[in-house]
Amino acid sequence: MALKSIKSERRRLADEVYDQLLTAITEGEIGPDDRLVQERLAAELQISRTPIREALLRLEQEGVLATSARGGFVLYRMDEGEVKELYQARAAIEGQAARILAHMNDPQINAMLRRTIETEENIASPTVRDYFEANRKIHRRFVELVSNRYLLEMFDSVWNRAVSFQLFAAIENADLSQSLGDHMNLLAAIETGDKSHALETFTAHIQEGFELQLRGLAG
Amino acid sequence: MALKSIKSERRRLADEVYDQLLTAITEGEIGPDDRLVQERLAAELQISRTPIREALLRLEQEGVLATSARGGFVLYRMDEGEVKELYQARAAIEGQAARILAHMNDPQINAMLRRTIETEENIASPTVRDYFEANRKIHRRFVELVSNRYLLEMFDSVWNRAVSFQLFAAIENADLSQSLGDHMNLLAAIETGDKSHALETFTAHIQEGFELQLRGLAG
DNA sequence: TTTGTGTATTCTGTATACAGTATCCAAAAA
DNA sequence: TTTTTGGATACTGTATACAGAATACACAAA
Repeated sequence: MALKSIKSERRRLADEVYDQLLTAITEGEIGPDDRLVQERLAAELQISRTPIREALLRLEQEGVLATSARGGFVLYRMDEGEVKELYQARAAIEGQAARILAHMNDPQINAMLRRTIETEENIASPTVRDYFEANRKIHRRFVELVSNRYLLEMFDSVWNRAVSFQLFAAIENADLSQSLGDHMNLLAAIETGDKSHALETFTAHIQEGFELQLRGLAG
Repeated sequence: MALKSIKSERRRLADEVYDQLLTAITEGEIGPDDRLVQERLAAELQISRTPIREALLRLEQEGVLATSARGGFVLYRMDEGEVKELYQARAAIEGQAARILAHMNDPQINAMLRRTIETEENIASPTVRDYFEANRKIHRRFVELVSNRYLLEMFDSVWNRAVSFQLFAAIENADLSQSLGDHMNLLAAIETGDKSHALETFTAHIQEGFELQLRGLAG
């Protein structure tokens, strides 16, 4: 008989806290004016400060939180220069992912991508947050299917930094049909099998997003 | 009068421990057979387990250490598939860096790059470790000069994972003059100002490194 | 020998205690 | 009023204590 191993992974309280905080930030329950204090959180979650501290420090290291002058942590705020840098980092990762996907040019994988785009774009009346999440899922799918854990890790790292602003979704009133077309174009670029072309297409797409973002900030 | 702010940054014991561990790994003082145990380290450094634990967990999260079945942490060992993925991640970051540098095509920056290459390649009788460090410094310089903190952070993250193996330096008997020429070629690619060409040149350089690496592992 | 089982040991995860430091506040001085 | 200054307060960083879990070990049984 061959039983499956039970202990999938030792789950610590700190991991639980980390996840809870991150989803709370994603869902907007923790906003820019909230201050996260170790003792308060410990009291609220009925556990000691130790795991809380661990989770907070991790989020700080990942650039999601920053220490407040008055003590405790707050959401990290980026200036315009940093936003640009973050978009460049996105381009590095997703561009390379596209390059590899084009090189593989696997019909099965491409079909999966098409399905994901169709599914995720199919939202009834999306809020900015809905759009951010759908967009994230689509872009993440591209990277997932490369099967490179480091690229995926860096992807998540970049997007988590943006989660509190819904940074990559400043498209408030752009219509989704436009967006759908864009994402299908990305897929089409991969399907040509031309590595360089795929990379350039992704880079351009992300660059466009950045410019949209800037105009959104200005207007 | 305007005095400079003193508190550059609050330095915690955990940061100190983190740095010490990382250099110890870099310099080969901590090898693949060493087990790092919280209590032992605490006794050795004469501090409590708390900051030790913090540093160890951070190194684990960054992929430098892994938990041992017998308790404690050991150097993380990569399999061949992971090595390939790491090289792809490198290509993503350094390729994009090259792209941006080519786009800027700034004579001053290019001069700085040339100077770094000449300085670092000028080692008398390099060991593998010396070569690894020189190579790292050169490649890091390219990314530094892009002035993008996220790219630089990801660069460090990738290279730190490799530090315990001197992964990117499996060139034991390749001669340095060859290497010097290679790095100068990278610079030349940037100086053409052709973004796509610069990226492809870097990608190819890294790909070559990977193949050299594989042959090194096999032989 | 090999195999199994109970016990000791080791090490971690979490809770708690304590001291230091930075901010805030309120009362005294200008 | 405005400014200064002493102290209360709030929070953190580090140390320590404790319980639980996993591994290693030793001894008994086959």
